[in-house]
Amino acid sequence: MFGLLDCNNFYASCETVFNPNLRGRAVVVLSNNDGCVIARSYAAKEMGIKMGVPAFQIKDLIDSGRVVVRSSNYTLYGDMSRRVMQILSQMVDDIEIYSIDEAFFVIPDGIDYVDMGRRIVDAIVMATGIPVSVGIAATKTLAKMANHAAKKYSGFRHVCVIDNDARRVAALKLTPIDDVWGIGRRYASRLQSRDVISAFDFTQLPRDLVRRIMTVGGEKTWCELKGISCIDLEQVAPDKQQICTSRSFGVMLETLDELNGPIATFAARCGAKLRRDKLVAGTVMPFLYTNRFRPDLPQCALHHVVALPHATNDTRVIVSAALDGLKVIYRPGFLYKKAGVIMGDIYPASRRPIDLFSETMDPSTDCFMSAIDSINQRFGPGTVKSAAELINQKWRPMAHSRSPNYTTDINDIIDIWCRD
DNA sequence: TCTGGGGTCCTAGGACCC
DNA sequence: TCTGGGGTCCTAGGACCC
Repeated sequence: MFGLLDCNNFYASCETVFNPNLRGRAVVVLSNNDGCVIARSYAAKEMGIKMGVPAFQIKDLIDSGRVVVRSSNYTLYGDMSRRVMQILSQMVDDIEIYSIDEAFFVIPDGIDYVDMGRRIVDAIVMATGIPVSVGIAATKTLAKMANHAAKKYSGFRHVCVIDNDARRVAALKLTPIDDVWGIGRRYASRLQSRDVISAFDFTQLPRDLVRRIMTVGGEKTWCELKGISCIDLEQVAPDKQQICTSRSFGVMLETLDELNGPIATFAARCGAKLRRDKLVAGTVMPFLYTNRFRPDLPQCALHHVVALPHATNDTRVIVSAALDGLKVIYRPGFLYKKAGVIMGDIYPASRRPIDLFSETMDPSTDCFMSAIDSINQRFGPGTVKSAAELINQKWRPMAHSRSPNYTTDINDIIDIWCRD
């Protein structure tokens, strides 16, 4: 049987753990640049605040104090996630960390599933303060559905098990088609136009029709909902095929000179990510977007792939190539709102392809970059950086209400006040 | 005035190979 | 009037996930 652990309102819950006065209040966490809502506490959901709404649309609620707002703090959430996953991995044998707040796991057939789920929920709340829910079923897609139900219906007390056909059918009938894992907005509306309203309706379609309109992915979902498992647990994350760093700017940028700083910064960040994962990349692609929410302004989307002289994770090579690419794509006369860098043609560093005709790799490169990584790890990100990253700073995204890094920075450690 | 970031997979079609 | 068969690789576009 598959289990799915999912943290409830994860980012909002992380904020609440360290600010108990937020308990029961409407809390929302905003995306980068304080753009839109990406997490909501229960009270915020009850107020009708939808996922993804732009922050300015709920400005009145925030200004009046009815909603507490936080900028996102991925350092904090990442560390809390690590703690949650650690507790879970101590309690089950096989675990797949699926996202920052979710993990699949396998539990042996025949045990008391509800009891097992309950013990996991209790242990994680006890150790981290993060509320979680568990769904258990014969396939990953059904476990997802069970988890959904565990959150939606308080009677389950955060643990829902689908372990027989009657329960499976009941769950399918209660689940709207657009709540099924693997069926997004596009497919949902196409299915709805064929009178497929619930997950159960979907399972009644002929298999070859599903295959035709939704290709193999849809067919897998169809099988999984019928209880036939075809999506396995992935305990080892496959190597990444691309690594991307991108941001919306706090202000719009116009000149090539202004764009050098952010592109260099994103390229350097990509280099650090490659080294963290022990990977090298063969291509670097800078890209630029204008502001798509300002149709009154001229629009463009530009990108260019630069082949690196050899596959590398050396920030100096990557930054320089990214800035070369930027020169190629840059067009004057536009106001740019977002940019990024995507690394492609990625290999494990241990299998780095060597160019037959170029010089062999300079062995000092690895030492140099790991020295920089150690310094930045010890004294904080950005302690040592390339000069190009400093060219201008006005693009920096906004983050007006970021919480301290309570669990990862000794300077931010929480104060505890004792009343007399 | 203000609207996120980082990924994956599948398919069709074209270029190219022998 | 007549013009093969079998295959790979790459890219763009569309779908999905959190």
